[in-house]
Amino acid sequence: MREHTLPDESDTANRRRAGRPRSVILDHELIARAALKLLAEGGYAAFTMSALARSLSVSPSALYNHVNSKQELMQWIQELVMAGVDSSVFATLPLNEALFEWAQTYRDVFAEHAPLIPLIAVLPVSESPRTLEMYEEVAGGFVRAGHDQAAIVPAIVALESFIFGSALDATAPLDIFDPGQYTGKLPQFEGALEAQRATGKNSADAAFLTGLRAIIAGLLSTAAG
Amino acid sequence: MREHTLPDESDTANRRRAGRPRSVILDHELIARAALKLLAEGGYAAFTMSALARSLSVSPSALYNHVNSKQELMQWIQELVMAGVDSSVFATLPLNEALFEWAQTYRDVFAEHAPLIPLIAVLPVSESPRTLEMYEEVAGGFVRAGHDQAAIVPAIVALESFIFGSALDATAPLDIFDPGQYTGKLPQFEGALEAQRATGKNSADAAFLTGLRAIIAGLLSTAAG
DNA sequence: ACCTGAACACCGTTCAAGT
DNA sequence: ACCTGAACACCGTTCAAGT
Repeated sequence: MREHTLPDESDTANRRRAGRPRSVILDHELIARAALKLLAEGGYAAFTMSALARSLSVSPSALYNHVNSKQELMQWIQELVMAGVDSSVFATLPLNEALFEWAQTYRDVFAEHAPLIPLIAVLPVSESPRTLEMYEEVAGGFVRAGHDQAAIVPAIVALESFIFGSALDATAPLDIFDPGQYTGKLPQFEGALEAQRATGKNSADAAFLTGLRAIIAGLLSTAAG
Repeated sequence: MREHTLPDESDTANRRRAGRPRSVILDHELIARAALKLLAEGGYAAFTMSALARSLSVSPSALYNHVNSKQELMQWIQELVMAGVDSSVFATLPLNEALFEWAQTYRDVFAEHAPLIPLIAVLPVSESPRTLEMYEEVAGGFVRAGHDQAAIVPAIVALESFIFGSALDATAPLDIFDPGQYTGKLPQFEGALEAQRATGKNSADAAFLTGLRAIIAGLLSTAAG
């Protein structure tokens, strides 16, 4: 997919550099990117060490010269993915707007890499400097807005929970709510479903925006000052 | 664990029933319960068909006489787990209180079975009558409260996203936010972390309750009437 | 330093053979 | 009808052997 055919190109390129025959073919970044590509294209099921090795034109065991385990690879990917989340907005926008922008990039990034959610949501943050930096910026935003100090971490966690949950939901099949054989037996729910469909809006997106506005408003009104 | 040693007991019991030597040893419910127990005790990694077979004193291949695939088994489990969610409150309490109670049982049930979240969050609902019933009751609550018809499904999805995300978060290691080697470099975040710790409250629970109040308040204030 | 290929202990699932 | 045991095509990971 896309315009690059990484494995072959880099292989050749590396071999061509005369005088540096052993220059790096595989590195940290290259491996993580290839893994991410695999994940994006085929989901978690497609992300095997064998498939990764194949996509890099190398044997599976060769990968273990560069990474200690699949789990460690996951952490590299976390780092890579978190780079896509824009938390710079906290320096320039008022808290409520900054939260709104930040949450959207955060959710979009993870909706693209849904298989990572259950893993990253539970991954310790200590090995991911980018994630920590993000927390620092978000926390700074709350502090400057005069938010109650003890309520900041719960607020961030609540937002993140909503974001991860929404990213998960964004990958659900579109017909996830189809009542199937039970059609006609759920008047209230089916009515609501129909009304929502009539708006023509994507259900997952509508839910995310509605919920995001609600939770931000709620958090800032109850615990500010 | 618990008081039952299911496999042996049912085995013996079944053999004893004279005249019905082939009466069911394994059934739907028994298998699903054993699987759920495995999941609760050892997480998703412990949930293998072999381990399940062992816990039922049966060979792995025997399971396939009762279930077509591990995926189908997951759907049985979904059904079993959803039974733990109490949505009867919508018939008796005002919407905001009902949502509050419902969301808590929902989150607690899934926090106990976290490995199911990524799977169930994305599982079509059409094969799970209990899940559909739940939606019917929740939707009914919104309707009776005079909520805008087209906003009901997004509201439910937003709440569910928050609930799933929070359940996922509830299973994260307690020290997930430990900055590790970066300690001292994140003043705002570490300050907030310290203030939260000083409250003595469980961070995940505090976040869930704060967020839940916020999102319910937000949803009911913006889109009611 | 980095690769290969064989090997190990697993997976989920199928299927012939038994009762 | 329901079970067993062998088998298949996979996993992630290790390790001796090569260059």
